[in-house]
Amino acid sequence: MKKRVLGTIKNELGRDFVLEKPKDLSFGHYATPIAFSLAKEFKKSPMFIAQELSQKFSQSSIFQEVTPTNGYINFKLSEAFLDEYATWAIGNEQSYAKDEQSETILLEYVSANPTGPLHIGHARGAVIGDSLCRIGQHLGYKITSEYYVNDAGNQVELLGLSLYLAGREHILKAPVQWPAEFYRGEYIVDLAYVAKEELGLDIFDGEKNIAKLSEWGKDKMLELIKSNLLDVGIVFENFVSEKALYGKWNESFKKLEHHGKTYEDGGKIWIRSTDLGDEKDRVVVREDGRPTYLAGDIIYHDNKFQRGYDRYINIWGADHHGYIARVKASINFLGYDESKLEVLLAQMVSLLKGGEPYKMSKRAGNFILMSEVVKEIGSDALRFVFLSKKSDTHLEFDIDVFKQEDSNNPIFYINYAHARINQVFSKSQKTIKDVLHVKLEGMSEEAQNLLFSALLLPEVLEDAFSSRQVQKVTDYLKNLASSLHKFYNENRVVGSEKEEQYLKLFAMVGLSLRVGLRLIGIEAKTKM
RNA sequence: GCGCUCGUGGCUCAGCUGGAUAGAGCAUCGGUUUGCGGUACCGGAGGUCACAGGUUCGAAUCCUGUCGAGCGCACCA
Repeated sequence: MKKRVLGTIKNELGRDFVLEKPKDLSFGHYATPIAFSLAKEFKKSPMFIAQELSQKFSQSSIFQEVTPTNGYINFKLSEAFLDEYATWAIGNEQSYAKDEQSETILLEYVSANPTGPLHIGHARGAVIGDSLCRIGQHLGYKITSEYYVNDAGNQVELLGLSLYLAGREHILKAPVQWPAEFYRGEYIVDLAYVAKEELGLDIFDGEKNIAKLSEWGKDKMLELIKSNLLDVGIVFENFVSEKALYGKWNESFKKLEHHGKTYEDGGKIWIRSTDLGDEKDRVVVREDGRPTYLAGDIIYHDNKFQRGYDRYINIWGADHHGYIARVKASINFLGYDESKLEVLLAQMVSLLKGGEPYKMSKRAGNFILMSEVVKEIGSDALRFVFLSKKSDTHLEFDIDVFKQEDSNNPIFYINYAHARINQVFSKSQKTIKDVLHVKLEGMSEEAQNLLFSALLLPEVLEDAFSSRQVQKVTDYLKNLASSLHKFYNENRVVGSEKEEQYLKLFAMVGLSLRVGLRLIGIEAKTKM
C-alpha cells in the first residue's frame, strides 16, 4: 500500500521526499513536510508551495483528498483503493504482507556455551533472532539461521571437571573440593547420574576420564539447549562447531599475515586491531601456541564470509559490546568488507514476580532457567515480552502480569481481539466468503480508520525488519487490537444494516492480527 | 581513568535520518451495559523531554560541555 502511495506521489513531484504519518489520522493517512524544504529553494512560503503541490493530485484515483495544512501536504486515500487492497488481502492470506526482497543474510544468534541449559538472558536474543528470521523470510529475504557452538576451550573442559566432581561427590560419596569457578547448578548433578547410566560407574574413577566426560556432557547439553529452544518454537538451520573449524587456523592466519596485520611480541602473536579503532591490539596465539577465543572467531567469520552472503547479523549479549570492534577489525584484516556485519545487542533482563526482583547470574547457581519461565507463563507470553521492547534497552517484567486474563496482559488482549472477531462471525452465521464481495464504501470515519490500521501490517513488517526492531510489530498488534475493541464497543455488528461491511472489515483486522502474531512465533487464538 | 549505551509524567517505555498541540500502557481519580463475551470501552488529572550552551525558519531529536545511571575494559568464553 505504501509503495503505491510513494510511487504515485513521486511520479507527480519528480523528486525524493519524506512520507510520514500525520500526528492525527483526521489530517489524512499520509503526509509530507516537503514544502518546508522547498521553501528555501523557491523562496516562497511553505504554505504557498503546499497549496500549489496539492493541486497536482486532484485527478489521482488512489487519493480521495490531498490537502495543504500549515505547510504540510496531507493525503487521504480513497475508499475504493482501500477496499480493493483489503479484498485482495483477505482472499490471498498466503501472500498477504509478503515482499520480494532478495538479499541473502546469515543470522547468528543464541550461540550459548554448551555447558548448561538456556537461562532467561539467552531467551531474549533467541526470540528476537527467531522473529527477525520469520519476518525477514516472509518479506523474501533469504535468511539462514545459525548457532555457533563453543565446543572448544576451557568452558567445556570445566563442564567435564564439574561432572566428574559431582559424580564423585553425589554418586561415589567421596569427599570433594569445589573450586570457585566450577559449574554447580543442579543440572550438573542430574547429568552426573545420567553419565553413570550411560557411561558406567567407573567414569568417575580417575581423572583420565574427564576429557571423555567433557565431550559427552557437551553433547548432552547441546541436546538440552535444542529442546529448550524447541519449547518456544525455535529451530536452527545450522549448528557450527568451533572445534571443527580449528583446523583452518593456518588458512585464516595466512590471510591476516598477507595483509600485514599481525606481529609477534613476547612470544605471542597479535593483531593490529588498534588500526581500526580498537582500544588495544589483541593476542590471537598465546605463548604456548594455543589460539585464543578471538582466533576462533576469526576462523568462524572467515568461514562465514567465504560462504558469500550479502549481509551478516549477529545477536550478542550486551556484555559483549566491547568485542565488536575487534571482530570487525579482524574481518577487515581478512580482506572482507566488515560493514556487512551487523551486531545487535540484547540487553539484560530483570525478572520480577509479584514485585519481588530476581537476581540472575550465568555462572553462579541462582540463575533463572528459560524453561522455568516457559513453564510458568507459556511460550507465547515469553516471546511477547521479549519482543515488546527494543533489544538494547533494559527489560523489566513481572511474571505475574502474564498470568492475568485482562487488558494488563497484552498477549491476552490481542488474542481476545482475534477471538472476538471469530465470535462475531459465528454469531452472524456468515463466512468470509459471504462478505468478500461487499464494497467497503460509505463507511464512518472510525470504520475507515480501522480498515486503514489493519492494512498497515506490510509496512510495519518492512520497517520492523529493516530497522531490526521487532517491537514495532508487537506495538502495532497492541494498537490494532485496541482499535478493534474500541470499534466493537461503539458499533453493533450482528443485525445492523452494515453487518456485511463490518464483517469484512473485521476479517481484515483478524487477518493482520493473525499474520502478525504468526510472524513473531505466536498462534492466534480463535477462542478464549 | 578509557570506551559503549542511555537519562522523556509516580512506574515501564514510544517518539530521536530535526517539523503540525511531546504519545502510550500501568498506577490513580471519575464514568459506560434493558446490544454480537464489560475478560471490554470512555474521560480527568499528571511532563522545565537530566542540566547549560550552540546550530536554524523550527530541537525531545543534531553538536559541545556538565551531572547521573548501566555495561564493558583478559592471553576467560
